Amino acid sequence: MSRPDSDAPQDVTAKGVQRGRGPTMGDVAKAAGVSRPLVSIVMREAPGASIATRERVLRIANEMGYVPDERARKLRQNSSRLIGIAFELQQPFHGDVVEQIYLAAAESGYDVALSAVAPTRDEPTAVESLIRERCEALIVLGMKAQADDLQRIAERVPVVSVARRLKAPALGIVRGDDKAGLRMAVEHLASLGHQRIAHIDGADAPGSADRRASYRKTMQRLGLGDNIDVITGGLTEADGARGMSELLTRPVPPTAVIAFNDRCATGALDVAARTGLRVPANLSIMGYDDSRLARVPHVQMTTVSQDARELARAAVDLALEQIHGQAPREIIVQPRLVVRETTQRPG
Amino acid sequence: MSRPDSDAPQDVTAKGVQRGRGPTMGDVAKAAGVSRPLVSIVMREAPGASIATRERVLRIANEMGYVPDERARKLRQNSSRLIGIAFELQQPFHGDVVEQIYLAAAESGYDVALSAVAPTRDEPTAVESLIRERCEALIVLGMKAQADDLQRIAERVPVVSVARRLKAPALGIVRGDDKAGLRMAVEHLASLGHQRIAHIDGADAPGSADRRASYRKTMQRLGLGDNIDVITGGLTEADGARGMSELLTRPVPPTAVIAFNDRCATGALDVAARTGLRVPANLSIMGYDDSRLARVPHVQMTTVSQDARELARAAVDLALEQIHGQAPREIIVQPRLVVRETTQRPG
DNA sequence: GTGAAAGCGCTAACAG
DNA sequence: CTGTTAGCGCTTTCAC
Repeated sequence: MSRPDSDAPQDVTAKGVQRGRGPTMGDVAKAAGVSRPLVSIVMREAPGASIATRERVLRIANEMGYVPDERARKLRQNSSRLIGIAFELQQPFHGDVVEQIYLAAAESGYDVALSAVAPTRDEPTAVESLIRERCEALIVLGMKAQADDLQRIAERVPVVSVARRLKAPALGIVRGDDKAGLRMAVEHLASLGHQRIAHIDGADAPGSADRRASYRKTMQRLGLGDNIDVITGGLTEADGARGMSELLTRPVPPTAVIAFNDRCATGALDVAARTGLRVPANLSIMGYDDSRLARVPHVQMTTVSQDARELARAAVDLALEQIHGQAPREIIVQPRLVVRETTQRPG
Repeated sequence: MSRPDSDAPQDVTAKGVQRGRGPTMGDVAKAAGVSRPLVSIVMREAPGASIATRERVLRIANEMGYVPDERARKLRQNSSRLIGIAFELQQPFHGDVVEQIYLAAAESGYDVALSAVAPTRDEPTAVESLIRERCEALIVLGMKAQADDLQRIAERVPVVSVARRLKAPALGIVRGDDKAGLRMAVEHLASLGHQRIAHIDGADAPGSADRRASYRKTMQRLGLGDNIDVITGGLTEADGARGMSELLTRPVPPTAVIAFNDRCATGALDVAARTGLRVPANLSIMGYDDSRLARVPHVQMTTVSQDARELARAAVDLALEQIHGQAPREIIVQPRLVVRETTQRPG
């Protein structure tokens, strides 16, 4: 601002419109010599204006740099056409799902409001802010909150829980079939010839109990019951690293490991590499989620895919259903085995 | 909804308030037998109501489950007290900064609106949506957009760019001192006794040119000019992996590597481990950012810290300054060397 | 095809 | 301390 550079040709500020306080719909109407509602019709691309008017108004609006006020618009319409998402800032898989929700929501003409959960920002805070913005429905990703809390919120606004198994009849639920997923993982490794297959679990994370149980059951069924080995893990790289370290102290270490998720598997991979184990030559490792982490070119992790797009679409569908008054229901998305390069037959 | 379970004791719906269409301020006023503004005063904790009234109104509002409509409130106040953030969903460091911005903004009484940038959601879209919500200022994290584009936006609303070096007088700029950061990194490794120090750069990413130049200059100054080795990298694990692979094909490979950021370093670490190189025994590796990635317990990466809290606070400060009409300026945050466990003297 | 009037939920200014 | 009046920027009737 040292010099008044660029006195732009279109000197709209002459109209009394200043930086920070942008032009309003009334300003555009006045400048175009029409009424406010007419401008509204044009901006919404609603029927009721001649092509000529439409073009002229649009041109003038553009010149003035008019941008409609989304808040005022949503306030006036009795529906906000807004879906709120509570997600974790540091969970790559959440990022994948959020991206897909943007897409799915847009297709249905809905906007999205984001509210982050992080160490210094807890779930109630995140959800509360979405309610204050009058979202018509909430999609919560992998929250740790008690089912009771979510139930209470669901009395006020439709809630869809994603990637979390819980018994909450008032909630829409979208989740992967955890039992099927772990079954596929074990079967994949067994079919390669592995027998000592260990599982680093997700501790008390959503879905962990199911996956643990399915791991045990499948091992039994395949006659590998004696090799069952479950280690307490978690959702992060650190948990995976800890679990892997522990597994390596076994008298007879496993030849294959199924981690709770991709982050956890990443930690396990890391420990393996540092210990001098070649993956997959000496040790096979599997993740879960098929997040961006698994697709990193150099990693190319074999994993169980919870298709983010499918989960997102299901979540948005459930949200819309509930908005339209239908009863909440549960959608179980089938996982898919994605074989990449961290598994092979035991050396 | 198979069964009409839980006909909750507090049957507020009798008041005509239904699911989805929550109670309004008028409803609360009527129920409490006071006027609407009085309720407003109570909810905002503004002066002008007796303690007794305050308590009664608050109790009734709670019973009815009243939550103020943030949109209506912001619309009425001529200031929205809203700061918009455009960030990348898959960049862990952005997550760190966003979390800290929430904190810093809250201290100044500001709310935060998030808008994600992702492969399927470009920067103009993200920024546009923030403008429609009438944010009073925008904070954009590491955007690739042309300075021109941001300049144009800045004519409309104050913009603060974080972690990106560009010449744009109309923008507030917050960035780490990239030259100082890379100088510290080289000096650290040199002081440990390393001579063959390579740099996997950030290609055309913001800050990359400065870091590259500083790497070269510092190497020269320390008499290591003949060992200068810059590889084109990037922001992701894949870029780091590629760079590391290439470095390992050198006739005489480096004993230490400085990656452009922590993600990039993670890819490099991974390749090193798979190749059987022990870090830091056989090879030292440094990251940049001190994101959560570097702090993962098992990784414990030596890195150059761009303190997320400091960056966030600076960004919010600049945003507030510009909102209050001050001219945009630049804040350069000094980086800090964080020595952890991926560097040691060469074996 | 266009304009006038009313109101979304809330807060700011004043009057009592 | 409390109530009335007005209006934020937009959309929705409903006349013309």
